Amino acid sequence: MTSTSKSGAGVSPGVGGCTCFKLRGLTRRVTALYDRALAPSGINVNQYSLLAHLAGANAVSVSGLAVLLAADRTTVTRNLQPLLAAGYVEVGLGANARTRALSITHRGKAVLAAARPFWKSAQRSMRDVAGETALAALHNLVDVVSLRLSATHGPDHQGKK
Amino acid sequence: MTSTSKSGAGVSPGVGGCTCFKLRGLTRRVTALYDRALAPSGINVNQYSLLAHLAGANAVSVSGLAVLLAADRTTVTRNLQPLLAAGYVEVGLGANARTRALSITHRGKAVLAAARPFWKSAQRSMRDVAGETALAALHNLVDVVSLRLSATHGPDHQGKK
DNA sequence: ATTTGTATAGTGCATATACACTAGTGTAAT
DNA sequence: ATTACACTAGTGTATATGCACTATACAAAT
Repeated sequence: MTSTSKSGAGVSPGVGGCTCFKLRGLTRRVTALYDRALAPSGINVNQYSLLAHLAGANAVSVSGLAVLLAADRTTVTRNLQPLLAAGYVEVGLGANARTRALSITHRGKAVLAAARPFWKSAQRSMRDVAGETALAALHNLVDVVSLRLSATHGPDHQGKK
Repeated sequence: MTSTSKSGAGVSPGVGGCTCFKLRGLTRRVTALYDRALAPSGINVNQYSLLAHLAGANAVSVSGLAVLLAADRTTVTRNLQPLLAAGYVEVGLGANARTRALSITHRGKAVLAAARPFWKSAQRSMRDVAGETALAALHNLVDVVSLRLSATHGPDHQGKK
């Protein structure tokens, strides 16, 4: 049984060396770190990011926001729902009837401001864990790889060009 | 447009520098790359990882598998469902009545073997995109950071100790 | 004006993720 | 044996993710 197993390090050949598996695991842990730090604010890190981007670019469309977040358009549509329900984001009429203009509300700005210290705390924790140089290296690497990946591949092939 | 935006780098202070946001974005893209490469095999990269780990450590419990995958126990329970339904994994009786022994089936092994070339192709794409040295650096960084994060924090506080 | 194509957004479906809670099961202390 | 505690697994609920498909709305060509 399990003849392919070399026990311990190897598992089946290569599994331990899967970049995607490693990255997904890291992201789960890091997300948990940020979410726990942000818990007192009532929003999670994904919602924090969304609100922060909205605060920096008001009256964007759903597609526009998706580009900013480098996320799938339909994912953004759904991630907006809890924020709309909480009154942190509002939808206005855009230039066209088919475009919706998303804006962060006063309440949204207040929550974002209240959450910022918790987010900064998470950033500090992250820096402490990774070390300043390693963290800078990671950021740089993410930027480069993300850029190269979005050039060839990348989600959301609807609209946008 | 978007009067508050400083366009490009700034957005609102710090958002672009959020390690969690960057990581989540990268992981989305990388997961898409692997999932597309694996598509002909009928399984995605998460299922590939799960099956590969099962193949290397048969007759593990759900909790044990969760530790191997560094994932939440309840997430593993649910991620197993499609694989059980497809007949790639089977649940046997464990040592105790409360423990379940998970094993990969013959069909599971066949699918895993059939998927391996696609996975390797994804690994190659990833290496081409990131570059060999950068990729090695990323792996090393992920290992170190994951280790330090799981020491202090880390999900799944039930059982295990 | 009608047709044709593109842009914008939403829904259905399936999977991924994890916290809080529930429910048996084994084990050790009394 | 009973009680108390720890171990193992599942469910309820909410969010995250993205592909395929649908439904409008604008715009350009005829």
